[in-house]
Amino acid sequence: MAFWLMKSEPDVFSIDDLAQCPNGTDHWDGIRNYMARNYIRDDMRVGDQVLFYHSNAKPPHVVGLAEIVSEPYPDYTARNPDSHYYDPKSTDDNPRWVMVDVRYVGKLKHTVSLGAIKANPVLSKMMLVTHGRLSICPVTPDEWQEVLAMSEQPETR
DNA sequence: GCCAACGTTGGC
DNA sequence: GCCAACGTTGGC
Repeated sequence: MAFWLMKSEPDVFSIDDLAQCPNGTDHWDGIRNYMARNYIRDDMRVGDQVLFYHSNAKPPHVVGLAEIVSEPYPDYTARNPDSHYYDPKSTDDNPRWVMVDVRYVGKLKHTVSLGAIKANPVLSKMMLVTHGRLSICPVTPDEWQEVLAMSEQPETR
């Protein structure tokens, strides 16, 4: 079982949007970055735990928890010419992009901002920090524990 | 709204 | 295979 951080812009798809889906579950489509794709395709499995992150928020922050509830499967939006995520180079025989289904688990007691994560020496090697534009980041068990511990207390300044 | 970082594309 | 041009992400 692995840990992940998955980014979504709350104006586009927030954790509340996920919670309101049937069974709190939706497919995570639109990943069009090879590093992120490889993480999903090669390493994501049912039961993996997810930090749900709101990017492009003020401030950006970890807001809640989710879990992976499907194996990776082809991202069909790549085959839809009307989709924003259409990719003519992806075919039915050789799908280029994959996605998983994600289920809402719950919200953190307190959100954990990117600034607080960057200020925590324990988290200095988080891929969220070292690879700022990657939308699917692996999280180590230690990092997972630390973020959850931080969420127990409101941030001080 | 700006722009730094960085991934992708395509000419050569 | 290099690299310049370009597009996108996402923090600020």
